[in-house]
Amino acid sequence: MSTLSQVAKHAGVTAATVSNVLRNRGRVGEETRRRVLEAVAALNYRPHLAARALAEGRAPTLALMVSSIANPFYPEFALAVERAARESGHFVIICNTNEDPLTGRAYLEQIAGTLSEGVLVMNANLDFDDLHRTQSGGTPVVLCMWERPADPPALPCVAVDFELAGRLAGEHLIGLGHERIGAIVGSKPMGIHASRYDGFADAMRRAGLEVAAANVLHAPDTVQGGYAAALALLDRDPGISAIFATNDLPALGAIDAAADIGRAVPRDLSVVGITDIQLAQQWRPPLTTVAVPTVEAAGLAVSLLRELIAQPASLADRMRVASEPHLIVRGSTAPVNRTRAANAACPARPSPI
Amino acid sequence: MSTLSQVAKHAGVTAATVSNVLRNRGRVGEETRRRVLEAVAALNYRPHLAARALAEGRAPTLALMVSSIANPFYPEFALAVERAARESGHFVIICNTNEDPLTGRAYLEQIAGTLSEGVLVMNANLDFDDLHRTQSGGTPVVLCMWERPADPPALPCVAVDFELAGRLAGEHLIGLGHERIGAIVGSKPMGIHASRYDGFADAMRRAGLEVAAANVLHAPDTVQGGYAAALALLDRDPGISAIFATNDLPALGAIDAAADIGRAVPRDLSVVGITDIQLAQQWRPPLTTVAVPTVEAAGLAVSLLRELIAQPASLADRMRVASEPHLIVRGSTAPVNRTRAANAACPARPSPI
DNA sequence: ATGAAAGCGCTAACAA
DNA sequence: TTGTTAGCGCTTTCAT
Repeated sequence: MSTLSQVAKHAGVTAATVSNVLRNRGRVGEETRRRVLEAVAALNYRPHLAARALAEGRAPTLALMVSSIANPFYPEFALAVERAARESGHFVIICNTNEDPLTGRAYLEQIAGTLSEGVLVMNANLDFDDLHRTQSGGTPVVLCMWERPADPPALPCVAVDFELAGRLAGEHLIGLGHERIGAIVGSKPMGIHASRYDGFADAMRRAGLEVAAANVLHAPDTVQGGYAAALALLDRDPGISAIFATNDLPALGAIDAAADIGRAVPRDLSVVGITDIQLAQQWRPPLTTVAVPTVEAAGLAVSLLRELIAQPASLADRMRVASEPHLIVRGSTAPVNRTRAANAACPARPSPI
Repeated sequence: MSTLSQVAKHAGVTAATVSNVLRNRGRVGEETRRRVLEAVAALNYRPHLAARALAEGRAPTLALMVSSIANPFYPEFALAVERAARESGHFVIICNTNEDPLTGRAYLEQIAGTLSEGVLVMNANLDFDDLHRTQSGGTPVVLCMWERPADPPALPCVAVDFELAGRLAGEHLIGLGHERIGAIVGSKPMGIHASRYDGFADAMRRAGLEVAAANVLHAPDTVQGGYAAALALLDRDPGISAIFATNDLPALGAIDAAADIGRAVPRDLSVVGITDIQLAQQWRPPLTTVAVPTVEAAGLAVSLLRELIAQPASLADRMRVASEPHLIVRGSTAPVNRTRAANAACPARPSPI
């Protein structure tokens, strides 16, 4: 690895000049520029990023805090983040917290401000105090997927209307004639799935329907978690004709669970999720779900972070709202099968139809 | 962010002493140490990673080059890499090449040696010359999953016996009585799936069976790719009773394709893949596959890289061989269904049983 | 046991 | 247009 001054010597100029031609700063003579470029090529020179970062007082990377990159949702997001980050010349460091706030804190303390210029937080279950501390330490932080646009957090964020997502899911099911519906709610420690359920419950209420407390279960955000929860739900109340899950992975598990106990999806049970991860369309049957603008959110998060880096004082307009979630109907939902439902149990209330 | 010298001033000592205290280098008086630690806490001091890197002449990160983190296989690997990297105090920068050698080169040129101390290459379709160049530039490179242990590459690597994997898959199918078998081979530009097919073909040959050239198709490493290939395979030769895919994703697609044209898996068609990604066990039916030691390979790759970083001159022993792949029988394979096969077409040769 | 000083590779005033 | 000079925050001899 050759250095700036080696290049300078080779070109018969000074380091500052080389720096200038490389970054198109200051005015440089045509002939000089040529010689410098020649030297750069000859010595195969590459700027030392750490040195540059130190001199500029900035850092060349962004940190992406995520609970676990192995969860199928995050890679899609991470890919979009990386793409956006490159445009501003940043690299991205992937920080798996495994849902452990202490791991998250360790990451923040180590890299914030010294290696990473900004921090993107994607459902990593971090301590809010830790995040505030890094922010007041001068390293901007943005929450990548805040679930309640109407209720902005104390940190900059990209918001997605997940309550609407829940409502759309509920309305879809209701429109199909379903009345007795079970719910599988993510059990994230931060309770971030509450608004998704609220939207769903609200749709139910407006339709004059209610969800029995016994018919809402919490489950981890995995296929297995949804599988177990669906089994439990269907066991407690076989009269359920549909299941709403606050996330795709558990919804996928619910589909499998239904199949395993002989309830065909969507004929004997409808299932709907939220997010629209890639897997959703590959499942059998493909999952009806409410799509969330993942890639857009990633882009917004990065650009917001860039702004905050550029002018840390900009306290206003700290929230970007991504476009609205929308329903994608696939093969996991169908009109309620009254015969099947009647066989299993009596309806909870008279049919509104 | 406070600096070393601020801490030093606060503690009434010099920066060098603080540095010594923090890194347990040199002898430091008990009382002094106490005061320094106190100052560190009071000022909430964190070492500046870029500055340290510059002073030490090393870099705090490892680069993980991957074709696309959105491919479900890589996240599992990336998670393991990050875990291992943290143990040596490294952060990992995720570099998606999108199979484009130019993107890969750009990454290498930018971060190798200046921001990353080493490079891990995971099926990123990089130019070998580029890799050699970064290696001779002083930044160690290791290939994370070399497919032919018997034929070491010119770069340090972790090898997994994928030929064996292919053979195991083939033997499993043959043991089940399958004789006419289709193959879906990954179409990676680097041809890395050739050895997988070789192992399979070898097993066939030993059993006195042959694979018609028309029955081997290339396909991209996706569910969709496998779906299309399986459809084509089954259309060309309906007499096929099993499909071997060199990767899990296409195998999964093949299962779906079979189902869609009314061939039940495994009753009317057996399907086997290679890798054992998490999805394999979640599919319906769950995929029989040859498991490859992903996490182990990640650990080996990182530790090899660490060694090379520590002593770049160690030219010997540049290959680590991970443990052998092993068959995992799940629900996608079953004994050949002669009735079904006979209906579809005549067997290619007399049954050896 | 602690301090002084140089330097990692680069950028950024300011001079010339 | 180009060179000089500091200095980013840290580590590391070498003195003391």
